[in-house]
Amino acid sequence: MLPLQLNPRLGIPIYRQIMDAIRGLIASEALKPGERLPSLRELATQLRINPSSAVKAYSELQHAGVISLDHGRGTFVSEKPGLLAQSRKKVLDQDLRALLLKAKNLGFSSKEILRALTEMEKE
Amino acid sequence: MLPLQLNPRLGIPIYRQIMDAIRGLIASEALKPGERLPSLRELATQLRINPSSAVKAYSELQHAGVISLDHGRGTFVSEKPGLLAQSRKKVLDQDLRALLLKAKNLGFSSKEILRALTEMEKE
Amino acid sequence: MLPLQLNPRLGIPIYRQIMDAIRGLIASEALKPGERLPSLRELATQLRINPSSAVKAYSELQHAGVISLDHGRGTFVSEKPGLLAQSRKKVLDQDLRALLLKAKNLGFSSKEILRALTEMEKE
Amino acid sequence: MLPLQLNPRLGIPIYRQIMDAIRGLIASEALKPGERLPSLRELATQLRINPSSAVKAYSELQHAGVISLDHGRGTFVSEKPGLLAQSRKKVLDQDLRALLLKAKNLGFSSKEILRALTEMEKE
DNA sequence: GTGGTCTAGACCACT
DNA sequence: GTGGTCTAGACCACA
Repeated sequence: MLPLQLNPRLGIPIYRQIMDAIRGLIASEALKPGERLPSLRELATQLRINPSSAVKAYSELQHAGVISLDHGRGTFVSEKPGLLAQSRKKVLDQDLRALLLKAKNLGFSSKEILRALTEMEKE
Repeated sequence: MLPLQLNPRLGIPIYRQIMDAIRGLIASEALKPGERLPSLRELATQLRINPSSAVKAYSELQHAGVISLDHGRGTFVSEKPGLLAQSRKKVLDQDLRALLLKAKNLGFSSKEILRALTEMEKE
Repeated sequence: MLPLQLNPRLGIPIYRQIMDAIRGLIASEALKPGERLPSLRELATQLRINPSSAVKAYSELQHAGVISLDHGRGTFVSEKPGLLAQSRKKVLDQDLRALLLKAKNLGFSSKEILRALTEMEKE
Repeated sequence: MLPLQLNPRLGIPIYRQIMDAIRGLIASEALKPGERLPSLRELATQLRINPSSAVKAYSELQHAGVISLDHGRGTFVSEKPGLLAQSRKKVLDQDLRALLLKAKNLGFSSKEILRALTEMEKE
């Protein structure tokens, strides 16, 4: 059973939250290359989500090369940890860039953004 | 003519990009309380968008208390700068919160996030 | 100079507020049959409103038979006080009916409406 | 299927009629907290209106905290009945205030208004 | 001229 | 299936 918590209210799509968490678990080596992931049905039941969301999450992770779906056998962590590190950083950078752009459109200075972020982490 | 550019590729709804930009212009005092904004038709023409999208952007800003729509007269920056500060901070905080959650799901530590952010700003 | 106050914020169109007030002034005999009303230009200047609003108000009152516009001479209170009493009551009744309908759609009982109204008048 | 009828002649926007009716249904407990509302398409089909009008009605109710729209899942009555009571009262009060102002401009006394209202309800 | 509402319909994102 | 965004355009109400 994956240590995976979802927050349906935050406006982040369920399937993305799953993707992020699985990437995180692999990065922290809670999930290791070659290890088997829960079946789509298990995942959906465990998280009480719509199976389609599980399907979408796995499918996107597969496209990103993070996991591989073996029809009839199961789902496994991909053997390419290097790729993962790259993709994980890419995801973060892309999000950061989007945030910065938006914050600057809103008229916030770099300092203000940093300050807000550090304060938020104290909570 | 408002200094306002849209980026249709970013996946951010047009009306939100407009909202952010206007909030930013007010925050930077390029638009001052009581000042008149472009009419819905002007805005739509200028940005080459459908009038409905302009309506949506203005209407949401009105809900947020940032501007006021006067039927038959025009659209004006609200006289209450406090409300703007509030709504602007809310937007930033919400985005930051979403980013933090995602980053932590991805297994990034607070330090890593801050470092990535500060490096990105040097560019 | 007419004792006439407008409230542009209440959501009631300016021209209607003018219409109501003039009907009221006639009903209370502050304006008498045959008496001359301010010119459109005077009215607009005095109330600091757009001339179109004044035009619209007078024009609607003329259609209702309350006043008469004599081209080149001026605007005068109509000679038919009976008609006024009727139209005045009609306007109120129509508004009351609309209010009742809406309030009942909202699920308010007659008692609740009456109570809210009496409380509001104490203010 | 919601017991919901529209009156296109009344001059009240369709989306507001929908809002009022839904607030009323919740207030009368015909709709309970957490209960699912018809989908936007269902509502539009049922009332023979354009989907956009349905979207507007639901979206405004969401802003008022009365319902919540869950992307991909459906629309649900908000769990916070307090907010409904608040928003419902606000709507009534605003309408009453407008009516009172108008009636007083027309020269009606409080007594006259109350009398007209009570008589109308006897019908 | 201004804002406000509405239709008819498309396409996208999420579950 | 669900909600969310957008286009193209019409018509109305208000100043």
